[in-house]
Amino acid sequence: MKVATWNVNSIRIRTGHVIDWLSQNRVDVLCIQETKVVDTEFPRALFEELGYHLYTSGQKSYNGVAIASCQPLKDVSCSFYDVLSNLDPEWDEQKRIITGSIDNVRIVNLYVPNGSSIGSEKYNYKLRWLTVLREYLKSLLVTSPSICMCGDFNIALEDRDIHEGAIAVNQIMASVPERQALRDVLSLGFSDVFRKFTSESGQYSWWDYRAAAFRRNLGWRIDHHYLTPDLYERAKSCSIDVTPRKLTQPSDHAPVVVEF
Amino acid sequence: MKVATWNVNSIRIRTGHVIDWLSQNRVDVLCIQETKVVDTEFPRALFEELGYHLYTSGQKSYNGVAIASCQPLKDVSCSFYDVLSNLDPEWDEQKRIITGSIDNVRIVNLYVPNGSSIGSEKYNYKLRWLTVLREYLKSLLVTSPSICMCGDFNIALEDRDIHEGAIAVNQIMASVPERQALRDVLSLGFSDVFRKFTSESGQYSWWDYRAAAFRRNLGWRIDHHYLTPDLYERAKSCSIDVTPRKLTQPSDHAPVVVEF
DNA sequence: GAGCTAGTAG
DNA sequence: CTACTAGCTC
Repeated sequence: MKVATWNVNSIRIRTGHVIDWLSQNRVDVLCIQETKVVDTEFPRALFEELGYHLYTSGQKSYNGVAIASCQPLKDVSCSFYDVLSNLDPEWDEQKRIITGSIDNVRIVNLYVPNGSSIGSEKYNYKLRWLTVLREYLKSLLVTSPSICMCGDFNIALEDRDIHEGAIAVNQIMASVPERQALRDVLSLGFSDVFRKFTSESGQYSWWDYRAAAFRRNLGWRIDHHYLTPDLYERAKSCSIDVTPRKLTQPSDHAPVVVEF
Repeated sequence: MKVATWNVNSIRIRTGHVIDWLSQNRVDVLCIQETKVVDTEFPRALFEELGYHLYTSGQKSYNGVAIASCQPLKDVSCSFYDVLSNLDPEWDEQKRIITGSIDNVRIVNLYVPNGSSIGSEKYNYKLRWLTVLREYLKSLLVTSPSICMCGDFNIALEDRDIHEGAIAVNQIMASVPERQALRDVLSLGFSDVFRKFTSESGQYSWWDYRAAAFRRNLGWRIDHHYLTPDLYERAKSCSIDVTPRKLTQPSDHAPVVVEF
């Protein structure tokens, strides 16, 4: 099974790129982030014409996630509250999670908050959001032991996930508390499958639009697949497809594909 | 001599269209309206590479006029006040006029206020602006008897200048006071040279972006060349070039070319 | 409908 | 730099 993750930075602007990519790369599941549209505005028909079932959880302007899947998904949910009934439902206001099952694998598609800048209100929200995610996954694992959690984590776990120029600068997406919050999540039993196959630096999934960052490969690897041990063992490959980032009007992120 | 007028609705957006059109239609003079940029932002170099001298009078966001001319212009002015020294200089704040001489012809390039809606403050401004223009031309004629006044007048002088559906509706660009104010200007000795060659309706220079107005030819002829009698007599043709309006991301106006 | 400003977000 | 909002203009 091939599962891809791609922050498209507006599905409205990127419909063409995404449909073209899906036609050329017929993955079983595509997890999309930053759709930036309410569900009624999502260009469903084009995905369905390609034979994909589509599940969306969007809002106006910001965030928004979706899953396109060749097979229909079971038990689709867009809510932390569905699993954590004691949770303040405010945690579901921002549309950052969508999940569903295919065979015995639970796909969890995430758009982790960016956090703006270290110490800001948004930064604290990001850290608290990650603790909510941890509780959520802890409960989920009880009934769903095989999980493929992927998406835009807005965190580079290690220095090798960042281009040289940004290492050692204590900045957003690389601060110690963010990395620790993500490691606390992963300690439930998840592993970064990209690192099963590639140990060197230099491969990234996001490049700032500014300063010609892509041309100079000044990127970050912040889009990940975290797998439970069974899936991690089965995994055959995990790679970043840089080609769509080279098109005109690209997303700032590239798709990442895992096969297990 | 060929003199064209074209409201480009943002020179930034339309640079490609305008440069392409000028390459194919090497008019002696191109009068441009609604450039919407300050002079330092105007893409001068591209015009100069085509061999044109460029004269601009722009402001941020709104209005803005320019002249591109194969020969250098003499006595360029962007100001009513230059001729009407008793005028309140506030009339020069909106960049709506640029003028210069070539041979013995004075080119006056105008962007007449739109007027928003009948009876509004902007409407009254439009009517008063036309009385200022009349005084301006009266003085100008003393030293410059040969004038080619062109631009976006935002007025359809006669019913045959408007598509069927809008005739008889007392609306902006066709109201009696606007037409009268323009006729008062023309009474100084100007004639609409387009009507020397074409008496029928059905040819327009502006189509609203909305409601597929261009496809249905629901247009208005509001971009004009008004000539003094000597030039009017010499005039050999006057035609509207609809082709640029068919391109993608077009201006809502088409260029109009007179030859005299 | 398609320009523009400003501000926000990333 | 490239998305988004809202309000403005034409």
